[in-house]
Amino acid sequence: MSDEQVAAPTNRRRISQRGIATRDRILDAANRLMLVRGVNATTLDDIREASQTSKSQLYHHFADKQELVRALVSYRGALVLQRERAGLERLRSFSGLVRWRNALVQANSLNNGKYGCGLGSMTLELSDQDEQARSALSETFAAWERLISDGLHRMRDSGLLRQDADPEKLATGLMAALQGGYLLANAAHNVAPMEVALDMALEHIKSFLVQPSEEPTR
Amino acid sequence: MSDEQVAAPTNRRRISQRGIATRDRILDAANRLMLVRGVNATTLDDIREASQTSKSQLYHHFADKQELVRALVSYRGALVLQRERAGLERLRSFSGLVRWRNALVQANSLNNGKYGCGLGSMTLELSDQDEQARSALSETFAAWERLISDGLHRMRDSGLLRQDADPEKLATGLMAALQGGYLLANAAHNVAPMEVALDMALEHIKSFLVQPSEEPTR
DNA sequence: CACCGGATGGACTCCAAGGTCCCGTTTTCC
DNA sequence: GGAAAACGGGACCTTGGAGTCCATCCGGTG
Repeated sequence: MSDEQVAAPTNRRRISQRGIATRDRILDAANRLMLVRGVNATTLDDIREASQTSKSQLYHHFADKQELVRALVSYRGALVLQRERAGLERLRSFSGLVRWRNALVQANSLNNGKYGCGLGSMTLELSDQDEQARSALSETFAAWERLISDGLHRMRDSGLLRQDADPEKLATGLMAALQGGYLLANAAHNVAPMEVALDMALEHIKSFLVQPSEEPTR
Repeated sequence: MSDEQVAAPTNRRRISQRGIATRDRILDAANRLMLVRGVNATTLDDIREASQTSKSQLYHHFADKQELVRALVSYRGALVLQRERAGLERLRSFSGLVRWRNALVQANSLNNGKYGCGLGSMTLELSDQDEQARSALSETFAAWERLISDGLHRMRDSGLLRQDADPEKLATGLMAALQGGYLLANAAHNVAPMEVALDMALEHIKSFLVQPSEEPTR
C-alpha cells in the first residue's frame, strides 16, 4: 500500500535487474489484460503470452494466480495514487478541481467510456471473493479520497471554502460520483454520464464556496 | 427488457407449469449465487445444486451459460424496475426522495454494504465481455433513471422544482451517486459512503427546489 | 387408457486453465 | 573463475467446470 516503488517485489531473496524487469513485464501485461477482460476472465496463458515470458516465470515471481492478482491490486493502487498525487497535491482552487475533472473525462473519453476505473472495476469482482484484496482496495480508495480532502482543507483554510464545508464528506461524494460515473459510462459506452456525475459533485462543492459578494466586512 | 413477466421464457415451444417453475428456480438460484460470488466465479454445478435441479434441466432451459447469464440480466432488470417502480412512480415531493433513499440505505446496511447493486455488480464484469448483456444493462439503467426523472418532472410541473432544473441530468447524477455509493460501500464493507453519496445528490436536487420564501407573488 | 412429447436424473466426455517439473542459461558473489 | 542461486523455456500433469447423452418419468390429449 504505502510503498514508494510502483512494483514492490516480495523481498525474501536476492533479485537481479533482469528479474525485476520480468516481474514488471508480467504485472504490466496482467494490468492491461485484466482491465479490458476482467480478472477472472484473464488466463495465465494470456498473461504469459502478452508479457513474453513463460509459465515458470509466473510461478517464479508469484505463488499462484491469487497472489498475482493481489500484487496487481498494489500495482494499480500505486499507479493511480501516483497519477492522482500529481494532479491533486497542489490543489488550491476550484478551477484546479475543474482541470482535474477535465483530465479524467478526457482520458476516459478516449475509449468511449469503456473499461472504467482500474480500481473500481476490480472492486466489484474481488471484494466478495478475496478479503485481502478488498481491504487493500478500500485503503487505496481512502488514500485517494484523502488527496482530495487535503486539497479541500487547504481551500477551506485559505478562506475559499466556508467553514461549515466538510472536506471528508465532500471528497467521499466526489469519489462516489466519479466511480458511479465510470460505471454508467462503461454500461453506456459513452462518457456523458460521467461528465454529468462529476459536474453534479463539483456543483455541490461550489455551493460551499465563499461568495465574493459575501463577507465584504473582512 | 420490456416484458411484464419477471421471468420471460424463450417461447419457442410449449412449456408446462412444471417447466416454468423449474426455470424460475434456476434463475432464482443463479440470481442469489451470482450476486455474492460474481458471474464468472459461479459454476453451473453450484446453480444446479442450489436450485435442486440437474444438468439436463439447465441445458433444457438455456442453450449455454452465456444465455443463462443473459436471462439473468433480464430477470434482475425486471426485479429492480418492479421494485423501483413501486417506490418511485408516485414520487411528487422531496420527502418522497428521502424515503426512497432511506429504503435503499437500509436494505444495503443489512449486509454491511456487501454485494452492492444487482445491476451495477454485473455491469463491470459483463460490459466488456458480452455486448448484448451490456446493452440490456444500459437500457435498464436508462429505464431506472427515467423513473426518477419522471418524478422530478412532476415536481417541476407542480412548481416544487425551479424551471431551470434539468430532471434528466439530476436523475443521472443521482444514479451515479447511488452506484458509486454501492461500490464504495462494498469496498469498505460499510454503508456510510453510500449515505454520504446519496445525501450529496439529494442536496444537489434540493438546491433546485423553489424556496418557500421566494416567488411570493404567485 | 394409450401415446407422445416435454421434464428430469445423473453418468459421462472433453478441454481449457491452473499448476508442476526438469533442465539449461545467466547473473552474482566470493 | 568457479560455485551457488536466480532466471528462463516449455513439456507435462491434473482438475474443475462446461457441455452431451440417454434412459426414465410424468402429464396432457385424442
